[in-house]
Amino acid sequence: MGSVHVQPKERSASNGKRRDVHVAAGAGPRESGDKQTACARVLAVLSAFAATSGASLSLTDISRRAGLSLTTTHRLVGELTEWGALERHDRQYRIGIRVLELAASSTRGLELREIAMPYLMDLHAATKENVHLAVRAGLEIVYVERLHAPGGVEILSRIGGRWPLHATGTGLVLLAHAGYDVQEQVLSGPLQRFTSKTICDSRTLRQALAEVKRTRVAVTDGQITPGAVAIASPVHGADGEVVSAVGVVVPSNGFAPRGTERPPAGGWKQQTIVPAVVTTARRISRALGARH
Amino acid sequence: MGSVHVQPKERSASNGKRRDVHVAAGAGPRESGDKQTACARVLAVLSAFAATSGASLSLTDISRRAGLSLTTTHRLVGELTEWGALERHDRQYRIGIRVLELAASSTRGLELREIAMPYLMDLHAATKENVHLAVRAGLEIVYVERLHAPGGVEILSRIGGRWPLHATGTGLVLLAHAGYDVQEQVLSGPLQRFTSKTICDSRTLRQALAEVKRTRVAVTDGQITPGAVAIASPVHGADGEVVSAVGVVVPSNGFAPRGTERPPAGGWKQQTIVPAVVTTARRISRALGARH
DNA sequence: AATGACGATTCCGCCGGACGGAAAAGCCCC
DNA sequence: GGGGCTTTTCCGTCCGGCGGAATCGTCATT
Repeated sequence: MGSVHVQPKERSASNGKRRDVHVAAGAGPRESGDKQTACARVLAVLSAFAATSGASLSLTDISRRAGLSLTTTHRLVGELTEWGALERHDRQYRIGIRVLELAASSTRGLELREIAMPYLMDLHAATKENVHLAVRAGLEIVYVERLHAPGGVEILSRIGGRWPLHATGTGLVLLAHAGYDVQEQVLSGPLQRFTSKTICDSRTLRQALAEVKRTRVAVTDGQITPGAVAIASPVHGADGEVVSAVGVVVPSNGFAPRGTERPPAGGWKQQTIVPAVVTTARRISRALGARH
Repeated sequence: MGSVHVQPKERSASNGKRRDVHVAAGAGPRESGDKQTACARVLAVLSAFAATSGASLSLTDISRRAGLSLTTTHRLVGELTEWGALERHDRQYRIGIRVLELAASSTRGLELREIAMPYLMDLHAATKENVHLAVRAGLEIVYVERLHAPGGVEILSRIGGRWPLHATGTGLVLLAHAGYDVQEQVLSGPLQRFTSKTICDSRTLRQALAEVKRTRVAVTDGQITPGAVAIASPVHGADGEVVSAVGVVVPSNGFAPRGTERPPAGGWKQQTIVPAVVTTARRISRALGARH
């Protein structure tokens, strides 16, 4: 980095050779709470990869994104690579498969996925639509599994991807069964709008949540993608708590994407998909040990 | 530092208690390469979870497994939990879903899986057998995906799980297409035996590898589990390199587990499954951008 | 070939944060 | 209530992490 180079940003202003100045940088895209602890630096390196999907960064890229000096980055990346958290190809670094190994022992992640998979595949085979399995992480959902339907709508979802609770089918389900404090946090905060149909009013959202909790199924229309209907249902763990949600996303015209039969009265999705989703959720719950 | 502070000699001499004493101790259960760097300690904490599948540890458990003092563990676990790498429930810690988020941007991990998934599901639907997608990590394979067949054999495999190259179908494929040095390392090292049929002779293994490379398919019998035949084929990336392997495991009697038709002459698996696996591998290669 | 720009790597001295021990605070079971 | 165990906090020491600067390697331009 430029020794004499004058950075346009105020960053180098003082050049007080404190070893902490590097943090501020440009108010990084996400991580703002860097406490300059050694552990935080390691995590900052990993965060550099989480930020992007493209996931192939040079050492300098990592250094910039993590807000660390090149020297520090060099050393940390070296250690992480040796351990297997990163992989090096030429001059590009990527997340290593050892991370997958770790993720595999995540109870709410791949372990849950493992158990749910057969039922998700059945649901996918029956509907030919995008099938989702999601858990809640704070005020967002995280997709644990997604079975993609070639002709279906919305390829926005992605394993490990995060979305707001109020705008997704699975999110509504998880929010409806979440604790009071979680609901209040979402209801009191700003509700991001994606389409004209997105529920951004706390009153409406509150009603929707009550309805979802009562009927044990969420059916929403065009909350994120116009013309896409989301249908979701809760999955219970062994202790009865809602641990996850299963959902599908179908075109709102009610037809299956790969033209099958014509929809019956009331719409194909209403007649078939809703019960299918509910049944799938129940089967997974049972497989998890829920007494039902 | 106490520049002016004059340390009484005997003091520093007597207590030679360098802060590293804890490491060596009793030749820790696993990790021996701890270099007592801060980064290594963070990774040691994570390794504590990778060691077990059960994946639910108390603070003291983590401390023991990682070979760190309780104080250090307490602080690191706190930071990791705040970041999302760990999740706390009551007094038990688990791997957090943020790790899944990281793993999702692993090119050789979930990204590969994402692309391959439709073809794997087709193969699974056609064969009703255990379907595997694996990559090579050093001298082992790591399963990136596994579609489980309820009636099938071998539930030993597991996403993120590791197995030797010489004893698995996908491993043979990956080894056959690996570099010379990798092959020599395996051939010169001890070859772990699982069954009486496991190839543990370097001569035989060398021949098998040549055959696999020539035919572009591996068919092995009872290498790990008696009565289980593994069939695997290589997947090529955009640059033509072998990046992965697809495989299925079927009972050696040649019947599909869920009694379908009787096997044709030569065995059902030979007639149907081998071409199916090869075709699947080719389709995935094409989806990855292999010109072929 | 010389030059310049950029990234990766190594070296080095300083110092502040990480470390372990000790003690306190919970927690549970007998 | 006491004893054993785990978790949490406090604190002084000190050593390993830190950034800067220098070096090496690799391209692209002239």
